[in-house]
Amino acid sequence: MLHVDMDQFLAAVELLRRPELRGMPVVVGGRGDPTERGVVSTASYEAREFGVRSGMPLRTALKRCPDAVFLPVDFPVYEAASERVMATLRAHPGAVVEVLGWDEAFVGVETDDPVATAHALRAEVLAATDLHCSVGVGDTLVRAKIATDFGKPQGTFMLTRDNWLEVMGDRPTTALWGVGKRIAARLSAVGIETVAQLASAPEDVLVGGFGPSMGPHYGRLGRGGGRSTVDDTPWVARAHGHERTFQTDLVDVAEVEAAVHDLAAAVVADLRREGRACQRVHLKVRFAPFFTFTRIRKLTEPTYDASVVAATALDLLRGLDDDRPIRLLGVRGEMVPPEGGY
DNA sequence: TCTGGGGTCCTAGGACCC
DNA sequence: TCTGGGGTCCTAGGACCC
Repeated sequence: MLHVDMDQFLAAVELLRRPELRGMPVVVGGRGDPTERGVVSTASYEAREFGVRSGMPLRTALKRCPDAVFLPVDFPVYEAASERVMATLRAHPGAVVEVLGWDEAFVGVETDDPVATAHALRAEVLAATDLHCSVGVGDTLVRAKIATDFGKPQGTFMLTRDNWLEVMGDRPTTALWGVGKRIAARLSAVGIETVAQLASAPEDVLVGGFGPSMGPHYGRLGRGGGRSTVDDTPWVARAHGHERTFQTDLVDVAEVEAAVHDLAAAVVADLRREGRACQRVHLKVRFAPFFTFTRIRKLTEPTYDASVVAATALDLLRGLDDDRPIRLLGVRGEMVPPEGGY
């Protein structure tokens, strides 16, 4: 199967409508003001040369690259571009497309020459959207997904059972899709530093450290194993949420209540669009300095009433009994599962 | 350096039931 | 004294991804 990932997607879409910025360092994130609280969504390759990365605070990006052009995130435009990309992939004969996010998808297709198919897909996407992508070829989802990184930018790379350990064996476990800093540290604590070590780690060590489900899962990941078929079943959301980071921390009770009401109203609007009522309310609060709480409450009956959602969230907030300034508030509504479950 | 906003899935532990 | 066994539901929180 193949994994298609757009190159510097948000920045590339912005460059389509601002060609005069081509060749300059461009950073897309937040409201486009690098002195505000916010993070980098995508940096152009020129900006990456200055050390600017996704997820980095905008203020840090500004320090690293003072001459960068900072642009606000414009969701509808990226959504439209994403749909053009996905439609192009689906139009490829025989393609089964599993969308992973705005800018990436797995594509399953029967072919004797997957690399040629990868080149064809890249050309089709470029022709239809003026956007470049990279493609990974693999015999499992994990291998295809990781292969794409080696193809970037504008390239193709193949990762299979045959070259997996040769390419990945000496790399740190964080090179794997699904292993972050924390899991890597726990693996390190039992002497596992590299992909090859994880691949050959005794089952009982992994089960002992990570449980009967996740332990074997990490072992399989180390070997590049896992699912090998693309599933194009449409994705059904479990929940919708909204959160907001305040430019200055909230101390005023009325302001907090107003913010929770706004967030609850946005959540309920999403649920109405979905036609599925809210059955559980999640509250997320970050107090300065950087301590996040989440609280969950099941409602006695499902609701579309924003004031019920807001009142529940506020009750959860009061239950924390903490009057420190609030940096972030989030309200999430978990929906009643669809008929027949997920 | 000092943190977005949208999500998903897994685990642990307590309450409760038979 | 010193403690079954199985199950479900619920909440809190960890970890990861784009």
